[in-house]
Amino acid sequence: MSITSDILRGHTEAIILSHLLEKDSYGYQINKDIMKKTNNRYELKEATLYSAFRRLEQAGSIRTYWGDETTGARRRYYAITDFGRQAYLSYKQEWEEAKEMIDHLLQ
Amino acid sequence: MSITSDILRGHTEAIILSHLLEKDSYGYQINKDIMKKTNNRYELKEATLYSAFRRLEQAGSIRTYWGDETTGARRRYYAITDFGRQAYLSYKQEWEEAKEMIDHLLQ
DNA sequence: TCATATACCTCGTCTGTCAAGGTATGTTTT
DNA sequence: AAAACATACCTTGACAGACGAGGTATATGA
Repeated sequence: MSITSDILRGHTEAIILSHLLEKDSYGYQINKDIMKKTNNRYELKEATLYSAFRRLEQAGSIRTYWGDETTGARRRYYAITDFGRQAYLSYKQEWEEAKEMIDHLLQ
Repeated sequence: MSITSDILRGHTEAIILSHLLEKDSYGYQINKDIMKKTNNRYELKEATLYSAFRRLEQAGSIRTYWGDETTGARRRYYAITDFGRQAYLSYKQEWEEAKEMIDHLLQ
C-alpha cells in the first residue's frame, strides 16, 4: 500500500458525502469526478468505493435508488440524507482539527 | 475505531521521525511528548508505537541503542538516520499534497 | 467480431491500529 | 510492610478500511 493510500484512509466516506451535497450521483460517475478533481492524482478504487457506499447506507447517511435509463447499463443512484449532511459537517470539523494537529506534530 | 484514529492512520512514522529530528529519545518519552504536544487530544497507543518503531528500523530510518541508566528501568533509545531524514522530508511533502487534495475534495 | 466504454458487484488479502495482556524497576502512599 | 503508582519495555490476536483480482451486463465504434 502506498503512503498516499494510508494518508487518505478514513476520508473516503467524507469525500463521497461532499460529492453528494451538490447532487445525486452514481458510483461510476463519482469515481470519474474524483479523478478529474484531483487531476488523476487520486483514484478511488471501485472496491473501496462500494464498501464505503455500504457503510454509508447502513449508517443512514445516504439512500439509493435505481435510475430510469432506457438505454445503456443501469445506474444505482445515491442521495445524501439529512443525517448524512450532519455527518459530513462532523467529518469536516474533525478534519480541520486533525489537520492542525498533524501540522503541529510534523512541525 | 474512532474516526480520529483512521484520519491519523499512516502518520505515525512521520510523527516519530519528526520527533527524533531534535534529539534521540525513547518510547515512553516520545509517547508522553506527543500527548503533551496535542494537549492530550491524541495518544499514540503503545502497541502502535512499537510496531512503528519496528517498521522504521527495518526500513533503515532509525537505529536503536540501550541507554546507560544506572537506576530505574532501562531505556531503548532511538536515533534518526540520514535515510530517515530523507524519509521525513518525503513524508512531509506527501502530507502537504494530500492536505491540499483532501481540502479540495471536501470543498 | 472484437475491443472499448459504461455500469454494476464480490471475495479474499493486506496492513496499520489497538485492546489486552505481560515483565521489571523504583517511588510514594497507606 | 504492603499496596499502589509511575516509569519503562514488549507481544499476541483481532479488527476494519483499502484494494487487487475477478465477475456480470449493455451499448458503441472499428
